[in-house]
Amino acid sequence: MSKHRPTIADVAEKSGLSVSTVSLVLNNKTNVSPQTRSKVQEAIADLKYYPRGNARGLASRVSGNIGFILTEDHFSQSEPFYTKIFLGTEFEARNYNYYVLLTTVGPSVKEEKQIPRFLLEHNVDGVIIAGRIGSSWLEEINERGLPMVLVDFDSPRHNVSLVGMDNHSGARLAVQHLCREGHTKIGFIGGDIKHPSIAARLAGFREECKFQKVECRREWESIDEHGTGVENGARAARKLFLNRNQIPTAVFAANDAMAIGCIQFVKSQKLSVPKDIAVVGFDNIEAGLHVDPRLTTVNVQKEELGALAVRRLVEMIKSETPAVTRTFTPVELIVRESCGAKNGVHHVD
Amino acid sequence: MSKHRPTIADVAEKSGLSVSTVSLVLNNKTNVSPQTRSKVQEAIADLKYYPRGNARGLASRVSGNIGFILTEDHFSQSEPFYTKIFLGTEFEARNYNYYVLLTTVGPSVKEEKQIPRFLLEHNVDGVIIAGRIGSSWLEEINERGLPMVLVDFDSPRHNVSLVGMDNHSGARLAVQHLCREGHTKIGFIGGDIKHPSIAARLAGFREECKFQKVECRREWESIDEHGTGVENGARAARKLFLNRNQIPTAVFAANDAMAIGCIQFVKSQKLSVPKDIAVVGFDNIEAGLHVDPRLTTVNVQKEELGALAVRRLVEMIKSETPAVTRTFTPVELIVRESCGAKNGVHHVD
DNA sequence: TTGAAAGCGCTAACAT
DNA sequence: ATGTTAGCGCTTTCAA
Repeated sequence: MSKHRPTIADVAEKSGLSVSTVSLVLNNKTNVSPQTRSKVQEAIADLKYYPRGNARGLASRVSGNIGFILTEDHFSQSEPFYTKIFLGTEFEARNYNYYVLLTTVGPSVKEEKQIPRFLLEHNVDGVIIAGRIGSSWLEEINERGLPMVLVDFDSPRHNVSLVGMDNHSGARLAVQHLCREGHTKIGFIGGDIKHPSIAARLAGFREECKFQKVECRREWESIDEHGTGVENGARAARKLFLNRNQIPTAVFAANDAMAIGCIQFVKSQKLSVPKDIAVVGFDNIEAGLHVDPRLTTVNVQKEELGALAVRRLVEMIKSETPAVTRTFTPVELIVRESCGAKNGVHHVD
Repeated sequence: MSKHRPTIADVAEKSGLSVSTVSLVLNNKTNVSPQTRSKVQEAIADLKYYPRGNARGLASRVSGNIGFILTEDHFSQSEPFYTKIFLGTEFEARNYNYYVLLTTVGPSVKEEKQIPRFLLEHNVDGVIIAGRIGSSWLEEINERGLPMVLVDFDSPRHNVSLVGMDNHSGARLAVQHLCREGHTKIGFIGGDIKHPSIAARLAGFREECKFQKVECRREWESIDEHGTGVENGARAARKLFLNRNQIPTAVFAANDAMAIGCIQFVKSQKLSVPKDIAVVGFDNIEAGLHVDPRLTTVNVQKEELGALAVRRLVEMIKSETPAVTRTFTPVELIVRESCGAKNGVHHVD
């Protein structure tokens, strides 16, 4: 009669069983006879019953939510890099019946006012943090005893689970390709070396240079910018190409944004990419398709990173003894025109 | 003694008052004496008490959440246009103590399985929908009696609240600028005319052309693409510039993505932008800064759109008799190099 | 394998 | 202006 949405009691009545039995079915517990189970499921379908999350959460003391934290820096960054990671998270979270609450935070924990509401209100069962973040945040979350997974960031002294991409191999692929194209003098634009991913890419760069027996000068490495954006790439390129008597013929930029900045600078000097300077980036962001020439880069599976983070986090939430894990997605080289290949066709040995 | 998080009862005890009084303070109700209020607040601060959202929601029958719905099309689109709107939403929602649950949906309601979980579970107090969406979704939400606000989309036959930008004025500004730069033959690239914003931009385009007494041919309007992306812009440009004995000298593209596609095509024909063809876009997306020449465009306040949507939605949620509102943010012309102005300096009368 | 009943932490009548 | 108390809809002992 009542136009009210059905409750568990309605299901119990309709199926001729008790609320507790219905609850057992809802939560896929064992010790329910098949007949009972199907009777309940039938009643649920008939009534179009959906349990109310709030009631569930109140009784079982879980929230059903996952917190996703991004620094304001990363958030306001124009490239949808972290956004795509978030999207991957949201998508995967559905499979586990979790909601994702996204929020941004400042560089470090200062006042309590700055702390995400979902932490204060105990409204999440675990937290995913994407990108570089102040370690005070890691401590804050640790103190609250919440499971946490970092994405595209590492904080060795915190012994925390993380999901990342294979930066090292990616950098080696990039350098390898440049060498195959005949380059022997390769520069590196890293921007902010404090980001672990950038550092790993530099390491890979150096290693492959050595492996390829290619000259590798410290003065061709620009890693002292305070950021990793387009401007930083342009500025780094200026430093690399001006006031030098010998300059590299190719540049590996540790991300696409800086690679684009580098291309902009090179072109502003009336030099040609890739004829005078070849450029390879990292991340495979959309903008790389819109620069001229289109950017050769290393692809990162952004949505997959987000999905992986959810899987790891849910494992931790379900487990009494959460293990610290380190997961890396593979990367691949995407050859376009900025590095000298014709028609986007990869050089073949 | 207990290491448990404090409840409202703890606050009541500590302050020497009753739980209901504490509740009144928590909810900023009237009829609480100042002394009582401050006593309670003191206890709250002492105990670091935060009400549990689940308990609140269960008792008061509100969820404290806002649903944000995006079609998969818009979601997977590389440009962070709708993402920025979402960010604006999230930011503003904090001021109203709401969480935002983002989800994507297919083009239309088919199976119940496709329906966002937060709708099935009654886990949101209202819904924001961004971008063009199948009307079956509007009906689905209407039937559930949920307040709803559309962003950057209009569905006249549904009489629903919306938040948009001043498309009409924006288009006029763009055309006006091209005319001032001396153009008299202006093309229009609209892509998918079924999107109301595109239609409004076309209307503004035509009106300003008429106002400026500038030739306005239907064959210079490309509005039959099935999308509004870079490819569509490039394809539309091809149609516009090939196989014609008289072609426009300028193009107003209804969004930046298509403008970029247009520029790509023009350059592929060994023609110059802006010398041979001037191009103006709409939306002011980041990519416009990375094309060569940089794109002249009409700025849209994306975050502000999201924030506005929250304000309107919260008004509807709080009100017993929600009014249908239509809100528009202003736009402004941003002059860069793709339309012929030197050094990004606006032509002055 | 199923049921009864006691909370979970809060809001909202209602009473004072 | 403040207190008492009955739920909100579910999970979870504990009993049967």
